[in-house]
Amino acid sequence: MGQSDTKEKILDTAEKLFAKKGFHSTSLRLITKEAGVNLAAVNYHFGSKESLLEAVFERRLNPLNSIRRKRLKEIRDNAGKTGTLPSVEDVLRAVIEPTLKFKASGKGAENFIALVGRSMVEPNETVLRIFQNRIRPLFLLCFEILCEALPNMPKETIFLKTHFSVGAMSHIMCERGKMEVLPDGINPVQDMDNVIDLLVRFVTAGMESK
Amino acid sequence: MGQSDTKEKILDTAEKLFAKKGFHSTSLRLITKEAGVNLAAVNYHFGSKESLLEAVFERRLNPLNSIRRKRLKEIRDNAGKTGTLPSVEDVLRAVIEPTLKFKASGKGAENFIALVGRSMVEPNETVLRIFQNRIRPLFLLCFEILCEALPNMPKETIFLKTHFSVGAMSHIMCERGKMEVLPDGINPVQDMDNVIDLLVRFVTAGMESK
DNA sequence: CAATAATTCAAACGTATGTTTTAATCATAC
DNA sequence: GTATGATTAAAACATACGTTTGAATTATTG
Repeated sequence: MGQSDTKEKILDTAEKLFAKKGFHSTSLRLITKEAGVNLAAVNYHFGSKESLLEAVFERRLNPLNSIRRKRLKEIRDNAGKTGTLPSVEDVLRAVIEPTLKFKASGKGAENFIALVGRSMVEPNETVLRIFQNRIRPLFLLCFEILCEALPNMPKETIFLKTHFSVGAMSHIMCERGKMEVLPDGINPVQDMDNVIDLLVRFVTAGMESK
Repeated sequence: MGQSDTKEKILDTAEKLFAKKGFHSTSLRLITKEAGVNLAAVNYHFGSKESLLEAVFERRLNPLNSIRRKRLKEIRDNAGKTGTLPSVEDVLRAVIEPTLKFKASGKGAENFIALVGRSMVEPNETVLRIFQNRIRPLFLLCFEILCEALPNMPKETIFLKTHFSVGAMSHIMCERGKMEVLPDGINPVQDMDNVIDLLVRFVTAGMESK
């Protein structure tokens, strides 16, 4: 262990529990017990519970946002070079695909995606502020390019529809799309590529609808 | 006051605060203080904080669910009588319209709709269980009729898309679609009828998409 | 090896929570 | 008007929380 794996153990466990139970309902005692570290370690390494949450976001959201921003800018640049409008589907896929594929990117990433989905509708002001500060720039960039892709649609309409899309995506991200049982032998398990394609086509059709 | 308006005052205040801050983050002391009643009144009238939440749901969700169920059944009956397929847009509108119009139905209803939207993605197991027990039958009914409306689409696909639609609707219901500021003079305030129409057309286009 | 810094640990602190208790107050019926 | 039941009130209860403390331990450095 280079320095100490205590910080990593705390981050992994906090990520999992915040995603599963929410920020407020997850105590530091539960996190540290499950991580096998001392209670005081959180305040020693991170300063506070709030700062721990920030660190959880920081660790994964920075790389993920880089990918999404890069793909969005590529689309915009490409449209600029060819003198064509960006494709609505390309824009939406540039956000959705890396986000949902991130789930399969490594241990714990799945927990993180659920946490992000949950944070999008989080009532707690602390969580909301921390999260929105890190996500708003990307949301606005996406919104701007959608406006370029749909020059004849009122921006207020595009704004609302972007939020519809965010809602659809975040709902799937939290995996609350279960509602437990399904009747007559429906198998809700679908591979992620299928879910991604369905979601992209769903929000694209919605975004382009009259 | 026929019996006592203490119960009503508690219900109104709890509804507002649960919607704004979440279940776990809202203390009985805050509720009772803001309602102007004694702390012990909650446990006297409702038994526990959990039962208070159930009562908050009970009071408004029963009438709302009746309306939505009635409209859904009318659509199914009508299709049966005329020998035609139900219209996807009609089905989705039957759920969305009463829900969002409910906001303007009376004082406090707005808070309730935000609470419902939030509860759909609530991490807390208590809240989730209480809420899902009251909403699942309607979800399944809606899903069934959508399957009738789209006989050639795989049910797994319809199931996923129904959840996309729930996500889009709940995200708007929580009014988290703000993200605070918007650039270059976008006015996010739109009248509810406009939002309803946009959302219905959005999810209809998504639901019918290939 | 000695000394200094970083980390871990058990314990306690202060505060906030949901709930319960017990007495006081109010409304109602005889 | 008095007795009975429903409601309110203040206080205390037990528990859980985030945080802090100070000593013990471990790692690093000269």
